[in-house]
Amino acid sequence: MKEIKPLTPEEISHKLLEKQIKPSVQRVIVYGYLWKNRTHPTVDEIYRDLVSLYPSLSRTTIYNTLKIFVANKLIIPILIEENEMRFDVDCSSHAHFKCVQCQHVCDMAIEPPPALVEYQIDEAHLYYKGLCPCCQQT
Amino acid sequence: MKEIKPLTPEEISHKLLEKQIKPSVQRVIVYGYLWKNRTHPTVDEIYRDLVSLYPSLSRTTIYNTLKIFVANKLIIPILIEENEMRFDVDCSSHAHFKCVQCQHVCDMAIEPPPALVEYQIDEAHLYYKGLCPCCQQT
DNA sequence: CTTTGTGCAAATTCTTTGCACCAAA
DNA sequence: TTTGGTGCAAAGAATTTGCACAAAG
Repeated sequence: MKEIKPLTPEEISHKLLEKQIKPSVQRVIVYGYLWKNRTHPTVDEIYRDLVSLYPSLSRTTIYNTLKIFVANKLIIPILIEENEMRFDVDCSSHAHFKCVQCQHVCDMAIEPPPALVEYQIDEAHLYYKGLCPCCQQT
Repeated sequence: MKEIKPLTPEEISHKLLEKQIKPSVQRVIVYGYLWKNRTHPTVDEIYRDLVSLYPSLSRTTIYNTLKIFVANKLIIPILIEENEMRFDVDCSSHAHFKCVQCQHVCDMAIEPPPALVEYQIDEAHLYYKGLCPCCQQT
């Protein structure tokens, strides 16, 4: 797992302001969480982890915040499993893999191939499911 | 749009029996519907279209049937949009595109690239979103 | 008979909405 | 003040579950 340099609240505020998003306390907290936790968490995981640190935080705010971040392309929504939206702070072009055994979702350095030229593409998502190297040793 | 030869109930029954699925009336109807309607319908579209022909049909049966078909790889689930599971009777390796304007989902003849060799891949899904050729003329 | 499938209604889960309150400019 | 953000509770939508009845062998 590659080391990620944590961002200061000021650095996060700057990132949000670049996208015309007002850097409220809650938004900075959520972005900082996603920056540190590259495990592609679900809404519920984000909420449960953060509400233990900031008890007044509400699910609604998490939903609102994630929606704004996605709309402004600060994060990418990952829809690899039904009823389980996940989020990735890494917006570079890459694929996602979910292990059917350990359930982990990981990044994979593979770019989606170009689409047919007559289509104007805004987003491309490439998902794999199967067994990760660890879970193959059974 | 390419012409699809309709299947007889006997042909459908044979396909189901190959996968050890008992060909009940409802299952044959659902498979026949998906065979003919290559528009990647949602559960609700399938239900609404079929219940008008077979009024006693229930949503539960649609859910049960689709789940069995997916588990036996008779159809592919398409999760290109949140809260909107769609189904494709064409199980060959190809991509899906959803137009953000007209909302249609169409097939695209592009294969997902091979994943990293140390992963054992069971499924690969390649999704694009953007504007289809028709909707670009605005 | 016995097993399996179907269909209704209720329950569950995830997400959105309405609204009052709060905070910052 | 005025605008926009937050958080609660209720509403909404999609799917699953429990259970009784029906169908097929």
